[in-house]
Amino acid sequence: MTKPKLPAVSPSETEVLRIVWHLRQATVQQVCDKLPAKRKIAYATVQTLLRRLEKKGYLRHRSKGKAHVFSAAVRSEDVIKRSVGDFLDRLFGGDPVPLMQYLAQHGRIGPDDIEKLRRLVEESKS
Amino acid sequence: MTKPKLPAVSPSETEVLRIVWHLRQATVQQVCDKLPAKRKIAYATVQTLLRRLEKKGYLRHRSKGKAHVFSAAVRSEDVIKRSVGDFLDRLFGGDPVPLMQYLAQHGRIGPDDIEKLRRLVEESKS
DNA sequence: TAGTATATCGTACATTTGTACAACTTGTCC
DNA sequence: GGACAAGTTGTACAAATGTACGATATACTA
Repeated sequence: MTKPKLPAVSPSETEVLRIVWHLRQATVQQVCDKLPAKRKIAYATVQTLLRRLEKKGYLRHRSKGKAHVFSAAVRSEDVIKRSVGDFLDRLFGGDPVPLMQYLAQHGRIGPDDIEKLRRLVEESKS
Repeated sequence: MTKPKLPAVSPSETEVLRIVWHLRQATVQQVCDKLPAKRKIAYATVQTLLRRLEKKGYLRHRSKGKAHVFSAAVRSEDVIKRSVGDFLDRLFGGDPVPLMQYLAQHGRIGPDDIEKLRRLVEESKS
């Protein structure tokens, strides 16, 4: 089992990739519509990012009418795993605790969220 | 009060920046030594990254003997805030909860850590 | 003080990334 | 079937990024 080792996903690519995951499948247009209003980015640019993601192996597409409908070609968990891992390494030397602490303090995290986390930790401690 | 709006820190730059924070101050050599063994990267490259970080305004240096000793020029919290914020936006649409859940399940997080987080949330709920 | 080890500085350069236009294609509507 | 709108494709290109060499400066040592 040789791991495929896909090329890295760039920040902007990650952005559109997430939207495709979210919509489960999407055309260029739909991705554009879902982009946060603040993030002004041309149709053609989104198109390029989707094209690159497909070339890199993260997306596939089928044609519907004259448009392409993109959908995931790999499990999002795998991409998230890599991304979070890299991020953690670079900014926190790989230790997840400081990041969680940061999020607990600055993210909009409530006691109920913590409770949920507690349960998750319990379970994964099998 | 116009915020300075420093230029972005690239991934590799973040890596060495973190090491400088960690050592509080460091020469190129010391940063090289602290780099994870896996991360094979030439002295000259580290040097360039430190130089760029200084040019960008994140580091300053003083000379000690013939070497430069680099140290932080801005609060690390500010850099972390931006980095985490951007990362969260791109990969999770800005919602910290999924990231925390991911970390709780895949990070080496224990019940004691959760307890600490619970307390942090309590406090910041002032 | 001349040699040596160690630094920095200037510079370079291939890739990747972000961004996008112009041209061509393909459904669709009258 | 011809025009129009919406898409895709090919291509481009500046800036950022990762990586590093060669030349020069500087401190120490014999």
